[in-house]
Amino acid sequence: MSLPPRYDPRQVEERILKEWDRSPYWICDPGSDRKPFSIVIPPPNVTGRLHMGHALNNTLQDIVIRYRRMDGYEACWFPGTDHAGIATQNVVEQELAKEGLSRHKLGREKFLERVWAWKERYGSEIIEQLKALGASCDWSRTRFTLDEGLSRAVRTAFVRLYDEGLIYRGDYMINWCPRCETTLSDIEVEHREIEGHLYYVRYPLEGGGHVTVATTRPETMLGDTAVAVNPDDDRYRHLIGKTAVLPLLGRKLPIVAAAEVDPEFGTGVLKITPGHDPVDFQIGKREGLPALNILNGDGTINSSGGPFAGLDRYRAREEVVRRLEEEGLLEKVEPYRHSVGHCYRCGTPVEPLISTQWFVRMKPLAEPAIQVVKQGKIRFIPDRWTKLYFEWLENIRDWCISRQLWWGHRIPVWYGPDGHPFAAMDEGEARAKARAHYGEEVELRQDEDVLDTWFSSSLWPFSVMGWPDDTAELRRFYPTSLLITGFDILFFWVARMVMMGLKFMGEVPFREVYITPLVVDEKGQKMSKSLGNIIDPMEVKETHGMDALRFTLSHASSKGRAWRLSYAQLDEARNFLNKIWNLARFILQNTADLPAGLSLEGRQLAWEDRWILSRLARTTDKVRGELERYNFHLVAEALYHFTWDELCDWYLEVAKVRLGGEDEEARRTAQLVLREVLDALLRLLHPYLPFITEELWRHLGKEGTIARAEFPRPTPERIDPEAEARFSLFQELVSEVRALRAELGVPAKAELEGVLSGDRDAAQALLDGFATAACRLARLASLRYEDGFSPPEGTAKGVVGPLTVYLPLAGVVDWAAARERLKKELSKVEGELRKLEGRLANPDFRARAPAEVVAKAEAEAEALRARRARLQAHLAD
RNA sequence: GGGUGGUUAGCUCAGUCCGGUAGAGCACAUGCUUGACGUGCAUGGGGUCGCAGGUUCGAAUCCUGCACCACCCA
Repeated sequence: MSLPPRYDPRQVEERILKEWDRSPYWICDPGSDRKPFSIVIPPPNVTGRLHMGHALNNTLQDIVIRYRRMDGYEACWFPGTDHAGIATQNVVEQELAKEGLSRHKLGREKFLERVWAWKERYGSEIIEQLKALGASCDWSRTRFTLDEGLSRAVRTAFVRLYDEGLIYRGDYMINWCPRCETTLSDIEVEHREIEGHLYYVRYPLEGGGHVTVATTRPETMLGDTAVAVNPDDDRYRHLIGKTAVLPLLGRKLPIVAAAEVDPEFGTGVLKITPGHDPVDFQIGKREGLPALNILNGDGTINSSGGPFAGLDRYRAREEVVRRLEEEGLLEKVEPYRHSVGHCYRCGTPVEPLISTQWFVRMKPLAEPAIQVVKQGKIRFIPDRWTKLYFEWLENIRDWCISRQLWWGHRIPVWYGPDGHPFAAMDEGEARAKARAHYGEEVELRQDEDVLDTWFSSSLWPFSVMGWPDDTAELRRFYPTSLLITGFDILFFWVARMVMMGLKFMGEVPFREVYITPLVVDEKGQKMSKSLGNIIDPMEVKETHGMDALRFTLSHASSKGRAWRLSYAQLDEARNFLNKIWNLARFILQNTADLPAGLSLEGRQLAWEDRWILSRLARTTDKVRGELERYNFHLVAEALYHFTWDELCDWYLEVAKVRLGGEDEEARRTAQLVLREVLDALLRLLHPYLPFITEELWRHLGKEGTIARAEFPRPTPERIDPEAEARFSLFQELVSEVRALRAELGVPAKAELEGVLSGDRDAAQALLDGFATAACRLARLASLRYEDGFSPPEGTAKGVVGPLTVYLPLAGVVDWAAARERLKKELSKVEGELRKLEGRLANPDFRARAPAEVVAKAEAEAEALRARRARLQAHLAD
């Protein structure tokens, strides 16, 4: 069984995916007596494809869930997809448009058939991609927000909120997307600064004269029903109560007083369009002004717009301006930068308008959601998101939940002949309620609208577990342990889940919320189709493999808001995988003859064995500790450092001495340590690199899946300061000799005779434990100790801890360089010593710094002085 | 206008919570057919930690102000 010298993730990942797919490894059991640990996936859009945002948060979720599963928890990760009302409907409508069709031509029923067909065809793609990423969800529990069970949860929640008066219907100013032809909630509107114009328009006054109003949206004048001035504005106070005449339409407009008018803006006179501006709506309500709707659903002007009826809103703007100009009523036009609301799904500018919609009363739901976080029942990581969460909930407005779409949960409300609403689980129940209300059987019609997708998402943590039924899953896994998601849906989703969880389950939906940064390109720009800077996870799978992607993404610290991804990082991760592969390859090759049944127990360990086992123990502690704190990047760094810098660069090289040696027992010991370290390392790496570790696990001849093996436990008894001290002196010696050779230009092949002098015990320890290894690694022919060694002419000297190493060189080297090197080191030592001694000379430092800090500084200074003395002596030779 | 995050080596970022000699990877330079790996090995150069004050024996780290970049809210 020999491994190729390069790791090729393509075949490995595919093969292991297939095995996992056939296996029951991820299935969790609510009946087990292991401690529960659960996560619900942020359900991706069913029509979506895997992007880097998904890759990031699902990698992190998978790392946590694999760690917990290996560490003895009943770890359940609940997967599923979201029907994503607007997004999905848009996609299918675009398909229809290509065929010259529209949803209206098709009709509701046929259209929904089309969307379901689309969902059946493409809905599993995102799930397959999540699997390809390695996500170890319990796929047997995959749910979709429009499944019958989840739909029942939605209706149950709606009816209960309605019955409690927390859902109501009414006429309010809402946001309308003329392209999607639906309402949007306030947070679905993105405000963007755009370069617009400020139009100054003269409104004639009855009885002569005029006032000039300034507006960015002149077409809305078609809906004006008043003109307002600030009551404290001396310029215009006298006009209050008079009447202006609306240009073009001739409508009479009362001039009213309103404190909302900013005298500084424009001319200080405001046109009032209660039907299409939230502030005007308020003023209009107070003043009893009519609110005119001038728009059709598609953004064209309706019959209220007189001669402009039928024109698109922007066409109408041009026309209105042109006509005003003709009539001499357009005073001037200035460039003006202002913020305009856009639809978060399609980017079309939205229109505020008044419409009859369903709303959720948020204040009573928000209050408990604030309290649980204040009480520490939910913790945000990083902590700073807590503040934003509070700010939003404290200033929350009612949530418009009805959407004029067809794809979604139909609002479970039926109306009687007089329009009386009956909220019910189904038509039968509505009929019964209606009968009780009217005292007779009446004709009912169901509300045409569907619910905001986020309404069903807000129930996800418990609907996915079978609510409203009382299920084993709910009892076992609710509240979930952790939620991992991006900050962009903190309000859309996270806050609403908290509110609904508390409302319906009486308990928070999760204990901890880990907020990920946004993945951006290497220049720091958002990845977008139009910029062409998208890195597609599925392409990375082909070029670098999913393990490499996962490892790279695990470095995305959650501290910032944006995290840059580049191919250079992916290359680094790929190289690391290759390193692991070759590490295993080496160990497998060199332990192939190891008889089964041998154990490390009772064997005489070499110092390097004790050292690597000590480093492994420390790495294990570090990994466990940082995983608990969700410092994913520190875990990755610790594993990388241990694998590459300690295990490969040092232990392996030293172990080669015994592997190639004559001593059978020593060889067996080295083999056993190598096996043991590799075994533990693979398990430590597995949550990050599931594919390569699974593959190597098989090559190690292990039974079953590594995903169900035990995560390495702390082994404090293996932490061995003495072995670490000895090994570190050995490393210093090897590094010093290598540096001397490199800098003095010693030919690589030249084998030198090394001599140590100085501290006898230290030298003895080095020679006893590491003589052969030191020769091998530093390319020495021999290494011996000689007290008071008097070096012949042309000997290089290096300082190693309490020792000096001499390398007699027969005239082959550049002595000027040798002196330069010693001088440079001396000046470095002197610089450090100067700083330390300066500090120690300061009486305040001695008086006020902690005793151990002073002691440490003194010890360091002493060591530096000794080092300086030897460097000076060598320079003087 | 309010808020948040960032500013550390040429590049990408750790380190800042909890003050005590500035780190990694990449890139760069030099040398290496080292029996796992050139996706590798060894060695080396490279930073007044955005600016200005303050606190402290001591500040990349704590405090205040400012600048620039990014994002969020109104």
